[in-house]
Amino acid sequence: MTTIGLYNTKTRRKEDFVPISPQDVRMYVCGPTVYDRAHLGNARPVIVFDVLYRLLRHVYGADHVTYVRNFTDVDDRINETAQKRKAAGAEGSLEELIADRAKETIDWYHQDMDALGALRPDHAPRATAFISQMIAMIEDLIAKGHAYAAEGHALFAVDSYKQYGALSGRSVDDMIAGARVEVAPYKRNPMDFVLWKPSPDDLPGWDSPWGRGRPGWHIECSAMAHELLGAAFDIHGGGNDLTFPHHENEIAQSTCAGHGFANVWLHNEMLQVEGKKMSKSLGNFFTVRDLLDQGVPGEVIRFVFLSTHYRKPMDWTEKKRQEAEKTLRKWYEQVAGTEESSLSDAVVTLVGDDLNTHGVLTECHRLSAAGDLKGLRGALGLLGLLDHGVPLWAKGSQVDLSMAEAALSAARAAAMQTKDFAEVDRIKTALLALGVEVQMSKEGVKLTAPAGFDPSELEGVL
RNA sequence: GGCGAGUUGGCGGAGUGGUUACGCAGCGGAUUGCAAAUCCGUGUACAGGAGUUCGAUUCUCCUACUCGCCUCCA
Repeated sequence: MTTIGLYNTKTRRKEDFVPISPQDVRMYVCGPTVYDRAHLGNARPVIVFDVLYRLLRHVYGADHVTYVRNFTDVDDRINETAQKRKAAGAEGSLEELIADRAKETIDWYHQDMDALGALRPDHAPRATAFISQMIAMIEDLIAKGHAYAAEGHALFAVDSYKQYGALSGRSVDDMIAGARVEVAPYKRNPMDFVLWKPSPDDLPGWDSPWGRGRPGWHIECSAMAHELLGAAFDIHGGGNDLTFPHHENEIAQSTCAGHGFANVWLHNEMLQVEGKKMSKSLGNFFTVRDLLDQGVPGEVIRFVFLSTHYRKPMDWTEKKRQEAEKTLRKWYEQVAGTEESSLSDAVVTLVGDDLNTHGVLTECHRLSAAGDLKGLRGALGLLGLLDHGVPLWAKGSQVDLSMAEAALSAARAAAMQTKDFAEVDRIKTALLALGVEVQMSKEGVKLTAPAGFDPSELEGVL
């Protein structure tokens, strides 16, 4: 059996992965807050953990792996959108409008992540469906002395858990010294965090022992992981911005509730765009859908992501996008002629080495150059780049270029006689300027349009 | 201020205690009307300093710089 090595944030070491039960490998990944379209950064953990999911399924068998990724649908930004819609005259109660917004966003998320070739998790629970489990867990924490009620809130007492800060390598004292914590009068310790908070009448709320309110952010993952994966499971993942406080708090809650919780913690590094953090203020903020709508294929996005190791910052650049498309087109053209596939141990070993996806891409280059198309198919398959066969955009041109090909072909034939290539060069130059690849050989003229090419641009050329 | 990650050739980006990837770009050649595509050839880089070692880009320490988190942003 392949040995899988994973870098565990908890121990800050790469460790051999040993599942609690090889028959029942379990992974929980923190999913999105569904308030709007997923931005490009949201896609990184999806792709990273999708590769891990595929690897686990390969090694332990598809029926022996359970992958849970939640939807956070309790959030002020969702409420905000619903309130705006109601103010604008939308029909339905606020609750309905909130539910509509969450559903709309979840559907978008699924569409966008499907386009990136990510498999759907086995469970995609919504926080609102697990409120009672959260309340039960909070009650249990209070009963055990790890939490307390105060002014309609329920708060976790960090002083009751001496390991608090172990995951992120901080101490409570250091954090308080940082002086950036919200100080609320009802908190026993400034670092205590909210398990439950009161809801005003115009916001969604559920009845609880502490009054009408809604859960804090962290408790949902603890409750859902426990409900769907059990008290102890194998892997918990997410972006590294979640290490603190989200995951730290999850560990505190779950551990104090008596759960073993997760053995291995995996965190992906952040995404950058052209060397800078993606942010609305810098004007480099865009969604996955934006890219797809611009004609960037999901496979290309996926390829770019896989070319950088998940624990390093990944820079999304236009140059990488272009190179990825070119390379993928070449590989897809190569494997289009065969249905046979074989997955080599070398490829599995690379993915199993803390998800060395870049190493697999290097191996793909080698397989491609060696003409090992079976092996290339197998490797692309494990990376999730071949789930639906060769994508349409890579099968020659998506757009009809036969007119242009015929025109260029005729001009070339004439030029062969007259030795005057001026017209041929004019057409060729114009096509190249549009991004169309031009290949002329004894066999004839072949044109390849880039992904997202608009054929109306040809009008000026012919 | 605290915590964490990182610094590899023109660019991207792996990896390794000694034999020094890979891709792109570049350069030379084959091929081509010219190109493209393809094929062949071509590049001893590992932030700085100290230490461990027969030997370090790879291990340890220090310094510099970059980045992230400490603000329910993956």
